[in-house]
Amino acid sequence: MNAKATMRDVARKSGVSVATVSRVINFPGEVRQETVETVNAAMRVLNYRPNINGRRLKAAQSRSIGVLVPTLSNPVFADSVQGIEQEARAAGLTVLLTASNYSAEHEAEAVSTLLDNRVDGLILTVTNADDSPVVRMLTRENIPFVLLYNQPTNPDIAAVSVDNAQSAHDMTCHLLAAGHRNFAMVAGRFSSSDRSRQRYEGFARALAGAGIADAPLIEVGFEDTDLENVLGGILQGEKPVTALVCSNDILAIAAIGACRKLGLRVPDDVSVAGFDGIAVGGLIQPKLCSVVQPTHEMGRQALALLRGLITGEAKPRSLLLPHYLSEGESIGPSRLVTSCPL
Amino acid sequence: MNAKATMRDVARKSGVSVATVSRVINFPGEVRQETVETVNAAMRVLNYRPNINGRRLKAAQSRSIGVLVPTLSNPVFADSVQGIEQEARAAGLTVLLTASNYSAEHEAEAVSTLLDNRVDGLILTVTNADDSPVVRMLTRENIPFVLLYNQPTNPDIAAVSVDNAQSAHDMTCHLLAAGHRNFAMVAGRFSSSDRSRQRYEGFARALAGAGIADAPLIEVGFEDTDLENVLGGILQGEKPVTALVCSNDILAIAAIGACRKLGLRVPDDVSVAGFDGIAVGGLIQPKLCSVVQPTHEMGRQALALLRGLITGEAKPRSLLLPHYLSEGESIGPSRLVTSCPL
DNA sequence: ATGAATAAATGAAACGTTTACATTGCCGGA
DNA sequence: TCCGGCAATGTAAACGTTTCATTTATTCAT
Repeated sequence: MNAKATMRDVARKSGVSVATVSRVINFPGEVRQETVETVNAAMRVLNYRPNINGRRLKAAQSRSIGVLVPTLSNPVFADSVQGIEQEARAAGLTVLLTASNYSAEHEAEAVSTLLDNRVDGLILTVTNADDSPVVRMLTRENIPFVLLYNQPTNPDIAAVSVDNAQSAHDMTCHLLAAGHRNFAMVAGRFSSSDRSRQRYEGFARALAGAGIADAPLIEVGFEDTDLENVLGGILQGEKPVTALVCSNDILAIAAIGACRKLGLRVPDDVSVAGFDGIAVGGLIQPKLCSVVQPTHEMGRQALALLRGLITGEAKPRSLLLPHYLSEGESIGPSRLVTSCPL
Repeated sequence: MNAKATMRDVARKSGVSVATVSRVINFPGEVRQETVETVNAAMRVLNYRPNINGRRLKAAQSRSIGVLVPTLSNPVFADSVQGIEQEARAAGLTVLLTASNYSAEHEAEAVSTLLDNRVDGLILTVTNADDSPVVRMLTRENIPFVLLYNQPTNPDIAAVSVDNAQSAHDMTCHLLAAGHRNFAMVAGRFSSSDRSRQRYEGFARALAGAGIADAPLIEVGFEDTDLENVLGGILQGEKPVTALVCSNDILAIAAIGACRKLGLRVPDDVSVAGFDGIAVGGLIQPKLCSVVQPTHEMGRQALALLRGLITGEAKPRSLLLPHYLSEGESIGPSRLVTSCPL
């Protein structure tokens, strides 16, 4: 008995045609003031709610967008989704959300579902932007989309990210400047994250520039938070690593925990750097030194760009947003440099 | 030229009627095998994708659900949304996501938008389940919904949560058993979160049971992470608080940071307890002792219940899921009890 | 051979909108 | 008085499905 009032009912009740009711809803200016009021009254008493499916069927536009992220468990994604959602709400767009769990296979399925829902466009983070069936498919079918966090090589693909390699390079230089010479990188699986790989490249390039060649790379799964075993080897050998660069903050926080369990102090014995700039990084002890990405803003910008693509007012382009290094206490001078009292 | 193939086109191409095409899609069993194949072939070459809006218009069912949480910035919500999404995906449901930023006003708007989208049901966390215009409206209009995290007094409202008061009671007893007598609670604004209030009640009840009456309550905003000033007073007076119970983990982590800045060690000088059991709590130093909620599972159960309500197979009911105290190092014996070497 | 029963496919009417086009009534200018 | 023009409203045809009631083709018992 509820929620079933249709435009016909409203029309009948207010003694006008459905066309007029439609006009009252969409172009109230074209209808006599008095009629507008009558119709509005009728809508109110009937508790009328336009059926968006009828509307969408006719309009061939859904005013909704799809969002695909690897996971919501990492705040870096949750935050930008928050940004997207806020901006979308303000623009009267509905957000359809899905997660891929870092799986390329799930990605394809998820996007397919989103397209079944006839979203007007997509914002997504894929495992590998430069070789993605999903990206190819969307391009081929001419569906507006914006990559988020991914930094594709092809400049004609719309994307919003920071410069991953450059920022990792910056962070590594920062550590070099602090006197560190023995590095290692803890990175999320390259096969699951092109960002991780790009950050490693920046890291390696910075080290190469300083004449350091043999920094170990430790790839871990994204669900891996027990780093004690995996880090023991490199932190305690005869030439122990003093600077640990991590490809994201979650890993960095886990790494700090692992160091502690191994009896090492951070940053006195080993410095740890993160990536992302998630909020908890600033709350923990020691405060995490990280490459900060403007997550919220990235979400907003991605949505703004997507809107442009949808209306046709914008062309696809790659947006690199500025990053910066947070002041954190997880990085200190290398003990190999400072501790020479022997 | 793309994505525009309609059922008509498929029908024409394969030399059958639209009705047959429709059956091939929905009830392939009722169609001759050979025809099925012809039609499927046609769909493939035309790159046909059923128009969900046409379908929804006819079916008066959207196979989508709305999700409303206060924010995605708190992992406790992000995690359960993750759980909901996963389960929804498995059930072939689409998730429409919105956030209220802890504002009752936004809640109403957001739900209205969700209803405009004709979702089949809703999962939501409201500021105050016992006095919510949104809850009343949904009940009145007979729209299937499940509260998540909220623990309403009325048992006829579908909800999935832990027992907030009881769990806070448990945690407080745990601290009492450790010898603590000087308590304070740091809680999110009651006006923004009924959970916060319920947890305070459990806290206060436990203290009353132990004959302690004067524990200060410190209400803070949910965006507030700088607790140094606000905690200075109670932690450093002549009768300093030794046990700090926080209404969520984010606050607890911030509180630990504040204690440190004030020169206090956790847990040696002051014990800090959290609520929620978010993942980072286990990664930081000291490991956070917290009331763990099964966030992911709560999301899944909420969805399961909602599905029941939608199909009519289930009646609304309040589900209390089990909580437990995590083993954390942020809680120690009261120094007022143990440090009596004088 | 005939007709009844069954299987396979079709035709056409919804579903609730939007919108191009047609109609009505009214006004002012000639 | 008549007519062109404008404002306000109405009519009806889409939009792409699903589905009920039919039709057509096939099989089988008699």
